[in-house]
Amino acid sequence: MKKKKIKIIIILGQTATGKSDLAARIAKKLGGEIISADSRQVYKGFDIGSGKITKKEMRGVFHYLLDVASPKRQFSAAKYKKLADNKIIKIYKTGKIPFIVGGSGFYIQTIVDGLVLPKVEPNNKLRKELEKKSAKKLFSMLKKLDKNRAKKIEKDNPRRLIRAIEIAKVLGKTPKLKTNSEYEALQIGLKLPDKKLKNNIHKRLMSRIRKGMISEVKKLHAKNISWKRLESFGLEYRFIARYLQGKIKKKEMLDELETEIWHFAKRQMRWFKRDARIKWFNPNQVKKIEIEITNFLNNYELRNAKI
RNA sequence: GCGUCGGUGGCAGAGUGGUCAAAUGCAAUUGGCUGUAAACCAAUCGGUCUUGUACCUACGGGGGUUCAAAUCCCUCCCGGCGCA
Repeated sequence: MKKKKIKIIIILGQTATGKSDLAARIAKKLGGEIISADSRQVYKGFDIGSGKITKKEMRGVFHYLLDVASPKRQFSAAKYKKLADNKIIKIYKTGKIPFIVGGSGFYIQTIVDGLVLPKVEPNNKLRKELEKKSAKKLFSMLKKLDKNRAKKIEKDNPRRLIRAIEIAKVLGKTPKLKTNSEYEALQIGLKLPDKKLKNNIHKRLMSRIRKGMISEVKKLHAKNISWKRLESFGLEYRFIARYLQGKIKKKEMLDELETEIWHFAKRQMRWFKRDARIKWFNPNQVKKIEIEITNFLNNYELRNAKI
């Protein structure tokens, strides 16, 4: 009694490879709806800086999981998974094809592999206390609480150590990582040569500045989001916040941000590389990608598509 | 022209006789990730190989002192500043 799994299409890739545009086009053509997989676009008010797709760019295709969280609150991969699962079912029930589109590898993995993360809510009081301690100390604490977890964890990474301790305090020990995928996923990766990607990153940064990215950050701060909080989001929000505080000059901000975005793009690629199931294409191979997708869907779910 | 300070690895910048292939930061490269993932953490980073308390080449060029020089001396080249 094997239950038939829902088919989903994943479109992923580094920043500035043109995922959103390509996904909107193909989804429109094949009768799909899009669920964003972007850890920053979930936040309200994070528009230009996060590269959020505009109404016009959506081409009439429904987009989910944009603007679903307040930047004042902590979002997480677990929350993402819950929301995305709901949307996938919803889309499926209306006879459309769910497309997951984005560059947040961990978020995507929670869906593709059905990661079952330990159900332990963040404990801010505990975290604050633990943050004062050195990694060494945290590690020895964890060793006492959960020996097995301590064996595998990065012992220099306070953030991981704190979460592990948090879990151990509630559950006693970290459960074995479970994967329980409810979907059959096709993962399409978009890839550009480094030189081209670097160029895209530069051009896009300049155009975002022109579109008012700096005043976007100013506005967010005016709405009581602290500089510290803004910096914690990384990249554009981090560097522009630093600039607005007068910590760095504009030129430094732009230069450092650009290399930082490049670093990020490489980190994304290193993450994706580990997953051999991803099928890579150049973003201009639209036809090929479409064929890949229609083959995968086997025309079964395409009853609503207008091809 | 005289005086003076300086020229160090891709860049910035320590070091001022041995423990220096040279601190540190940046960049570069590689990697990790069990509810912050654009976050967070790590490794490598002159060359060679038999991977070592190994060898070679290196702190502007050349020469010298010394058992030993990035470090001291002479000289040349280049730059900043001051005086002419």
